Amino acid sequence: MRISSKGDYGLRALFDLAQHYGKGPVQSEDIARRQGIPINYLNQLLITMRRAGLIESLRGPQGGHMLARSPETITLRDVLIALEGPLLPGDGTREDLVPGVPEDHDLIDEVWSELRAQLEAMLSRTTLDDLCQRKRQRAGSVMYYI
Amino acid sequence: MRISSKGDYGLRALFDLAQHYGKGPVQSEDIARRQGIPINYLNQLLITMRRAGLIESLRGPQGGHMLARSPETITLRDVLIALEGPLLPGDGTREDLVPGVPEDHDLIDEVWSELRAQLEAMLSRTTLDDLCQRKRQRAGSVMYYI
DNA sequence: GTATTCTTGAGCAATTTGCTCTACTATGGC
DNA sequence: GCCATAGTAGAGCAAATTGCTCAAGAATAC
Repeated sequence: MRISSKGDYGLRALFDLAQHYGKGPVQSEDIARRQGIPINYLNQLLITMRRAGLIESLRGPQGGHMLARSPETITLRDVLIALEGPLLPGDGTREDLVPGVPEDHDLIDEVWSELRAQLEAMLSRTTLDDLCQRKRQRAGSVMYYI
Repeated sequence: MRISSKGDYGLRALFDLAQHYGKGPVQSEDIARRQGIPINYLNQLLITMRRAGLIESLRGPQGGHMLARSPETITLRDVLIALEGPLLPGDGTREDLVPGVPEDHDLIDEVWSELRAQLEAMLSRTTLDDLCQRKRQRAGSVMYYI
């Protein structure tokens, strides 16, 4: 039930891309520098996210990465599932375990399943665009102090 | 963001204990047999849960394990935190990572933090007693078919 | 005191994490 | 066509975690 650095790094990278949405490709080196992610590791995560259909990449000079869809259609759920895999038991993760008393086993399985549905719903409520708006709001409120 | 077999096994074991609540100690071997958990592994998990204050154990003949509190005061959150550790970044898990741009880093940290609060609230809504009631209801509804 | 039951800790193979490095491929510009 | 720039692919690797087993010890009821 923990999120590894993949999810953390991946969200940071996508957030970076979201802030450059519509302004052409962003190079992985720039993302790595801005977000403090080891470049070689980031490249791996970017490939994973491209395969998950979250970003598109262009090679060659002036190449780079960009969101495959607009920031308001990419949710935390998309990011975490792409990078961390299935979220909870009940999606194939625990089918290997010995069942035990069937009534109890089925009941626990249902608990995980319902929990997963709730969790995914929760994660689906936050989009990359929400994060961008929050950052803009915050920058705005800081202005009052000047 | 996944739950390992620890959480799954642990919940099954506690659910077993909840069904025997108030009827004296239950031996780990019985739990293992009923719930399909490898005995040696279960013993480890039971120790972890005892240290977390979820169960109490008695040694010697007729010894065994029992819930330390009543089933309606033990939630899924308690079980998962005891066995799987901290649930999401924002509780010390990700402090090792290089920050990057401070505004972005802080914002992402907040996202994890809020998410964790929501998740824990979600997990706190289900108690061991809820599971027992569900099982009883189900057994009751099965009766109608007979 | 002896059988029973939990406790502690070592050990271990397999998998995952968090990287690095090298080689390769695609593309734009000269 | 050549070359610099970027992404792509995959091997490799140390450290941590998972999912167990096993042996020795300690407490307790009878």
